[in-house]
Amino acid sequence: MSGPTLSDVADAAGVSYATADRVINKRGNVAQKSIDKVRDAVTRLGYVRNVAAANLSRRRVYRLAFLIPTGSNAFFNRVRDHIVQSANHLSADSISVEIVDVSAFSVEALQNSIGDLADLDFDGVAIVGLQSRLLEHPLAELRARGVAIIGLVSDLPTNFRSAYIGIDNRVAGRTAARMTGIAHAGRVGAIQTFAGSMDARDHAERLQGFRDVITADFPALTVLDPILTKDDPAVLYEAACGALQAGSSVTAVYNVGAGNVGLIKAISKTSGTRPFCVVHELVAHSKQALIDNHINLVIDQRPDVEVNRAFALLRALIDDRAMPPMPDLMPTIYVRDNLPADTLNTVMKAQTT
Amino acid sequence: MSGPTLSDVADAAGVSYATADRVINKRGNVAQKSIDKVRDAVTRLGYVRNVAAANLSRRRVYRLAFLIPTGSNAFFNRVRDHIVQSANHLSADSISVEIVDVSAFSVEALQNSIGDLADLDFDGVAIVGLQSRLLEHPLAELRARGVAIIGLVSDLPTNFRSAYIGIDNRVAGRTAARMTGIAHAGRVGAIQTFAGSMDARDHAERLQGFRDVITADFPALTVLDPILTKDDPAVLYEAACGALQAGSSVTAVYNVGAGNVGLIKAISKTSGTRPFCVVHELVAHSKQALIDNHINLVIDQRPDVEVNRAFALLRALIDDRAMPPMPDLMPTIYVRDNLPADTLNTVMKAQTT
DNA sequence: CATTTTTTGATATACGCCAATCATTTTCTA
DNA sequence: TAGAAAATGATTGGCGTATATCAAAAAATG
Repeated sequence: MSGPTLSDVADAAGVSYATADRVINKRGNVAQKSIDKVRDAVTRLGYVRNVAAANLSRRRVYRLAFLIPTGSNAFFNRVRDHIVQSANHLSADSISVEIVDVSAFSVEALQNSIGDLADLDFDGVAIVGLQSRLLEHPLAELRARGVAIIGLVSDLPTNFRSAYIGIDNRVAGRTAARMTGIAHAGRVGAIQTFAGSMDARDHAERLQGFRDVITADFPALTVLDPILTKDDPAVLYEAACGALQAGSSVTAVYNVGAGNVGLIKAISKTSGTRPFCVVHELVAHSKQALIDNHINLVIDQRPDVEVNRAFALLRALIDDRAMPPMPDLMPTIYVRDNLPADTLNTVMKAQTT
Repeated sequence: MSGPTLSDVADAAGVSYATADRVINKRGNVAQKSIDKVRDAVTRLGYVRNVAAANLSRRRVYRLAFLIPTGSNAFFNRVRDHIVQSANHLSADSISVEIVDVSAFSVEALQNSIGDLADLDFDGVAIVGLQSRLLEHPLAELRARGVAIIGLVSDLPTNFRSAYIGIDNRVAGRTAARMTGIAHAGRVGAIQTFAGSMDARDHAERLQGFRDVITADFPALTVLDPILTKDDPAVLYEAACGALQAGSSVTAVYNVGAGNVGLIKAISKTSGTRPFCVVHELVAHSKQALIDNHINLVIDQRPDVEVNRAFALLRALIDDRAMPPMPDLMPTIYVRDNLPADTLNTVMKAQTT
């Protein structure tokens, strides 16, 4: 069952174990002729290195780092949560994980953090990125040191990372639009949108996808221009109160950003029938709002799935192997009936807001 | 970084390596006093056995089996697909997987298949189960041989398996109801339901959950009694044509079972506005129907996630370890906008229908 | 051809654990 | 208390790989 060993390969190639080893581990000082013989034997026998034995032997520990924005953002607390939980079990696979806090939305901070990583001898890093050319230099340096780099949730400059793990935010916006359209059942309506900032790529993309679907498939609906909130619950609260005051023609609300605590507060104070309401990211308060019927839908990007994929992908990159099959990453729709029992609030307590 | 070894434990416990080994591997002939000392040292040092080294040493190969119903059911083809795909990568972890075909919905067939497993020396099996006391005997025998047993998708008699991996079908039904209710936007309506058989527990549970939510939260809607189709597309086609004929008061359709090809065909022939339509399981044809706007929603149970969990759980059970953190298993809502790009039809070609 | 350089072979140790053996000590029983 | 039984210790070889060393062989160089 367990395949051929390197000794088998050496025998088949007609060379010594030492030479086979020199080829496999690229130690140099091998004649091209020998290299070919070994390579040939490898493919002939279908040799695959026993990673477990290899790691055991070299006492390898995969050192991974996750660069996550700090702050009161409940979503990233969820991400942290999953990283920490996974880390416990991953230590059994000789994988060590460190979470590096980065000041949110600050290019300089991120730039510095990435620069600091270079000296720390990590094998792989997952970074919640930003789109800025300033990041290119430190990323290039990291990569030059042989560190595997992936973008997480929010992408990095494309040419300076090996992969991106996160949802397609246009798809997320389209999904929100589809549901909002369905909820109007052909009736006329106006949808008030909210966003943190149009500079945030994910916010802009969600809005774009949302608009596309409404325009194409629900002509009876109007998408009102987004009110910008900087993801601040207080700002969102004020804005929402304004938009939802008595006599408003708003039939639906869609917030592509964070700060939903403010929105929920505003909605819960609305008298009469409230508008159809869609927000992003399932966290303690949005979950509760679903249960309380203050909002209708949560579009979630499943940080648990993302983190799982990140670990698998980093390992695959580091060992130069193929990625194992993993669940796809799709925007997930939650209503009050399909909520996970989850402990979404373990880290929540530590948050500042 | 890599934790204490068994030698460390032995030293800390003040016993020899041999004795520590006797305790850890339950070889017997150890005094209670020594057992306690070793156990104590283990917790004190936080010793965890290096599974990689252990498996390397004993040349262990985990032998797993999946018992999957045969037939033209596209959903189970999807399940097979994921098992096969995963198996390729799992062989690197010295895990071998076999899929055992079982005649669908036949208690005797399943009973026999389980019985046959006993002699085959598997370490763990995942079984798409049925609810029948006839299965208890062969299951008990399997378990007596130390085989880890879990129910997959459809549960086994509760006391004869270690765990069940599958969605809560009441939740799935509730979710379908919520979306159907939302789509009516307060209007009066009648929902025609379809089911394969009310003996199938998953069908009954979905229907129950559906009814519960409609009754509680959408009093303007009526749930019509299910038409039973045996999951046969032809039967479903006829029934759907009848229910949807011109002048029908049906505003929505919900099929808790399979055979959706027939339903979709019937709907695509309907003139005028078609009813709101919800079905289960994302497979090639239901995906296409979403894209073509013949149906509105697919509630999916994510066989990829289920299979992943099954592997992780079986390993955990076999090694008597804790389950690593994995994505939760929730009924997932698909609309035409959040479809996976997936190759859902690799196995599809091999199917008979 | 002699000499240097490159390439190869043979071999040893280690990683953490499993499985087994055999001698020795401790504990139990008659 | 002698003898039997049970428990313990000490030790060995092996799993498949990594890494290092040293001697020997082959190839390249002048």
